[in-house]
Amino acid sequence: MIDIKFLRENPDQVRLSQKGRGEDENIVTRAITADDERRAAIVTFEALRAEQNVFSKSVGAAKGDEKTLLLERGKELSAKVKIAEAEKVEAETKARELLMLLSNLLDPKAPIGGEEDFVVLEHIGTPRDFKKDNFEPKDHVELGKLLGAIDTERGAKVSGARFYYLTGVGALLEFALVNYAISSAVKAGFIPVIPPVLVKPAAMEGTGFLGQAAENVFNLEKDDFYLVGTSEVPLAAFHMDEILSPEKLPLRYAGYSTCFRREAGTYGKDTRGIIRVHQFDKVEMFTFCKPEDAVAEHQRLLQWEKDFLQAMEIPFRVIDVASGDLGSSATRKFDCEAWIPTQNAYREVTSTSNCTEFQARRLNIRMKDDQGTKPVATLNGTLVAIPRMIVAILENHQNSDGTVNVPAALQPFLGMTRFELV
RNA sequence: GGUGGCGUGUCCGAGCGGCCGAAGGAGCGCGCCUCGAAAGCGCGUGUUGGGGAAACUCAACCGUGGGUUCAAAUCCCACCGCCACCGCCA
Repeated sequence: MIDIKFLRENPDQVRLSQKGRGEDENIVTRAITADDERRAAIVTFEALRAEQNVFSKSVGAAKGDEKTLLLERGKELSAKVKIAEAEKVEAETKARELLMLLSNLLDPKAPIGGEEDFVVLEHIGTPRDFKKDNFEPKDHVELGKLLGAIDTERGAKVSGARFYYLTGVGALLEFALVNYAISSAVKAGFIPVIPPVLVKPAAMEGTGFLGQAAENVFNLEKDDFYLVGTSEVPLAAFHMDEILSPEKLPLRYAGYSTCFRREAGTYGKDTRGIIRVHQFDKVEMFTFCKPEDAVAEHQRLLQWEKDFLQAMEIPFRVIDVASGDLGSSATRKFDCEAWIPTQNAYREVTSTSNCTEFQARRLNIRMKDDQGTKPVATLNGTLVAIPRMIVAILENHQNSDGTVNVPAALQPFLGMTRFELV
């Protein structure tokens, strides 16, 4: 949610931002009108209510016939107040609904355009030349089979398309990745967290996932729960309705959880393997900080993501995601894309977003300083999303016989230097 | 799942139809006292929203949502959460 005062004073800036995202600009005018109506309704209601408060006091003192008379008038007033209050509530609800429809203000530095209009910020590492190694790389599905690490066929049998089993070294690799991620996060000062993955609507809505992203969220209607698509949701909502002390900021959490995604509208896309799946585990970084520190914190999160990929010895590039491809909460987003040899392409493996005060305003997370109480900034970033990292490791570190070398950083966590054929 | 109890400000805790935004205490801030501190004394100390240039003022908030009433922290209903005990399951 953006600041209503900012919206009133800078409607054109908000229109420009909506346009840059390819979203409806007309909401701006509608939201401002609704806000005017809201304030008018408040004035009407409060005037009546004040009158009633004064009046009610005089009733208590009165006696006999006089009192009977006053009670009659009181009833009339009471009815008026009731109507005015209902109108006020309606106006407030409408104003809030419209305000909630607006996405976060774009960072002026974010490239404008659609999915393809990202800007490459840097390349780290060089894609391996398999011609020089004299063999054709196998894809992760084939390698996963040879190593007894990934079983997509049985995943489909039991749960359907986009489900899989991690078995043997595949399962061990997940544990190693998670342990490495969590231990480096703890070293960096993060508080490790295992959050709930079923959340109430308020958490989902507050994080901004019930807008355009709603179709990708699993909903348990019968019990009014949502399955989180990322631990960003329970981590953001962790401090919902709280006032944080500024001395404690930045607060950094590293959440490990399963993530569930419907992947609606992706039929036929990435159907092979485990690039795009309905369920996976992920270690996510999440920061609450002062708004003025958010840009620097975003760079820090990006750096931790880069450190992780470098430790995995994966060639990758960093892109500045274009406006049309940002989530509604993000003002700016950087993706790290790993080189996937058999696709001859860079594919997103991690991603970090600066949500400024947008989520905090929706979730009512504030800080208190001498200026008063105001919303904090929130940021998130992937440390490791398991399936895609497994894909990147298997494909990039494979040998001609199908065995796979374990990156040095993971060896202590795995107790082996190579994945052997089964 | 059953029974009983509870949910009030930063915290503890009183209030159980109007005089209650709410006693008292703790904490915190400022001042006095002191060489300095502690103790003591005095004053102050919530959030949100509206109006106003401001001083200030009005409204709402006692778990949440409804209801009764001229008037609700206080009465009624539902829900949520916490605690205790019993039953069942892991």
